[in-house]
Amino acid sequence: MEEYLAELNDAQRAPVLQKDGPMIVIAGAGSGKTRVLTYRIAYLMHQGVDSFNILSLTFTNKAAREMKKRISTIVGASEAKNLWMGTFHSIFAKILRFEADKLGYPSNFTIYDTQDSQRLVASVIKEMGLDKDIYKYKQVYSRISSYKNSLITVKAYFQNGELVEADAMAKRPRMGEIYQHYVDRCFKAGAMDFDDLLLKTNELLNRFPEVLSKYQNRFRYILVDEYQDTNHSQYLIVRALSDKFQNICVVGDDAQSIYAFRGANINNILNFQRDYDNVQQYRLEQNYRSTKNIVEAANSIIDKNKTKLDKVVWTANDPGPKIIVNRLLTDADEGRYVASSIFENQMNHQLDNGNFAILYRTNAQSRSIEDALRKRDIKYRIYGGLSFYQRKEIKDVLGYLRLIINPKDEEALKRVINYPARGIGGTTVDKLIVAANHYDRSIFEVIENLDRINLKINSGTKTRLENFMNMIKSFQVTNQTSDAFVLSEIVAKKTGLLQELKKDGTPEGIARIENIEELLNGIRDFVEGQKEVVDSKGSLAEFLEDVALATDLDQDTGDDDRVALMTIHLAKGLEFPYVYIVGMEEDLFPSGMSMNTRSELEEERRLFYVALTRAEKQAYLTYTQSRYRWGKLVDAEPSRFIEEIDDKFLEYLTPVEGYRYKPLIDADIFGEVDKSKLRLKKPVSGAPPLAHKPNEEQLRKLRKLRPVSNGSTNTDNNTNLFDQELIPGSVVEHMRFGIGKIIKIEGVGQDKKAEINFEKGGIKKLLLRFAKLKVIG
DNA sequence: GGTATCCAGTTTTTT
DNA sequence: ACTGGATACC
Repeated sequence: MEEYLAELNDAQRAPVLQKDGPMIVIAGAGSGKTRVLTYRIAYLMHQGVDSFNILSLTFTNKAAREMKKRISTIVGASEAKNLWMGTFHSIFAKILRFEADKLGYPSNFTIYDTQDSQRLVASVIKEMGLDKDIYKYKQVYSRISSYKNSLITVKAYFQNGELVEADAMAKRPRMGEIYQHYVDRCFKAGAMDFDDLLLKTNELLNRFPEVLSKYQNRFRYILVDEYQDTNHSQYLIVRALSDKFQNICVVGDDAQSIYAFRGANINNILNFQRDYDNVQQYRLEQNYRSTKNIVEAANSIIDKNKTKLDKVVWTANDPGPKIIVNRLLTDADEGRYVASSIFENQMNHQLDNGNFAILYRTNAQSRSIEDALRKRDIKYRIYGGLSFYQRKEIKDVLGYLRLIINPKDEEALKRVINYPARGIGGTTVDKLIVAANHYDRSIFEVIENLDRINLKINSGTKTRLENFMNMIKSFQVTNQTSDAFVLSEIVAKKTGLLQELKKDGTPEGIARIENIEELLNGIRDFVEGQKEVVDSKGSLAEFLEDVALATDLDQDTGDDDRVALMTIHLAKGLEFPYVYIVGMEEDLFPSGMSMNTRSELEEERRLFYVALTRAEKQAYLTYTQSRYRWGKLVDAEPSRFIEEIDDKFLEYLTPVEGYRYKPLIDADIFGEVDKSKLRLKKPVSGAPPLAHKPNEEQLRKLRKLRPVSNGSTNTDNNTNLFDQELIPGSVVEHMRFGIGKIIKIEGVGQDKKAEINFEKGGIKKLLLRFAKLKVIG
């Protein structure tokens, strides 16, 4: 242990050595805060604290897993096993399942994702006969979400004149009723939404002193990571649990608070000292991650913010190269530049893909980058966006599985009751819902009791409903005896889901089937993996919980060596030697929706700070003059954030227009550019973009660096055949359809399709992105 | 009740 | 540019 302590600097060691009492660690970017947390936990255990008594709340499950692994190497795996470590949502979901009966929930309650919640809100609005243009379901849902995060229950809402008034003023006088109905329906469906996991935990701890006391005694030592991103609801949970022993250690960085939009309250960290007595404060200010240039440039940005704690991040690292700023004509050019720059860095420094990250403000920006990377044959992985588990076909399978576990799950039922089509249409479902509301039961219970209820449903439909119910019930029986994998396979077949997709035969349909197969593989892996975990049966219920609370970063990436593409939000906590921040444009970053108030703009600025401080060695900023948005080409202006960085940290590859936010095109139109207004740098030095194709030698070198990997995950695009010269006349072999001849090729990039005449299967149109074709002649 | 076609919102970020 | 929902027609 002493050895490990010696690895820390003085500032890091101090919070590790303080065993008891409340403490806050203000940790600048790259200052080794994860290290402090890990070692602190290890040291607590070393001092005799039972691992069972430690609760550690992290931002992602992946962070928790990694931390746990690290701790295992220090104190031993068996010791580390009992640590309670995970996200707020996953830890308290576990506790809520255990205590569910106290709150009137079944322990197998469903966790509604955002889509489920929004659909429910939409149907409530519809049932109430309200105007959907005034009551937009997304807005209504986000109102409800923010009430919940502020612990405003329906009752509290109606008692709060201001809120009621505000909604009335916004022409939504029936907001409270919608809220009421939404909450009732969730309850009746045995479902909690994301916010409920926190809200109900608060309710549990408030209403049942003996439960509170139990968990206070269990969690004698509490650690919270990324404290700046906690919302009010989370804050109260932490306060309640730590109240007895006051052994609370929070770690965070106010400069990296980027989740105010979902209710995070930066005051939680700013006011921590007021919340507990004798708070010890520690600061980690030495950055070990980045070059001096990057650290100081980042500091110069965050200086522009007014709301912040005093802190000076510094580094002893080398100055390093300047931050490279480049202006491109379009988003396609931007992608090409980034791809060629990555390629060049790989050539010059013998680096593999894992050294690079491309960060953007919005998911939609990934497209042009992807195209360019694919053309260069650079392997990448996209994090976030439409995740695997949100795809329709996956949600369909999960819908059935959810219904097996919790037949009251209304959203799951509505999703699958008529998919694949089995003659139970909207009218029937509406009748069922009305009856369910009337009898205060779930829809499934209504179906179970059709005979006893007087519903105007014809006998044919009735039979179909009964068939559906019996199918679900038979699955439930299977679930008693089979593991999750076997059951899921049966479900995929017996429900006709696979058949439905096979029938459709389009490339998209085939891709969907492959996705379902991938899901089944995932379930099998899960079942196998869980067999080694104590008190886990690899049950379906456990799998569903995992899925519901998985974050995009949690997905197992394997050991693939790929360039990372993600939003800046997702990049928090990660680091990469080379970071490209793209789309540095007004209205995009800062986002046009966040420029209205000072605090919104400051959050955008912190977001930029986070982005820049991900880089270890070299950062690139790119922007374009025009970019496709909403399918249209629109003009763009450079982001104010570029201007905010002191010039001495930057190297412009292109001349900069002198006017603030004025497009360069103006100057071109008038012929002459006013040279005095240009911050003209030396003509493109060092790193000219590769406008030409790599030569043979470079290619050989690159291939050597990046051995062909076989681990294809299906969120990835198979780059194998994409740009290959498939021409009409080529003879190819397909896994399923056998041998065929290409008739014609159409589309470009992702959408490139081939029409193929198969000897056995006849003429098929296949999306090359998915079709695994082998060229044989 | 099923299907084809039109329409609106989407691109701010996520557990 | 793309999706999911609503409408009209079968």
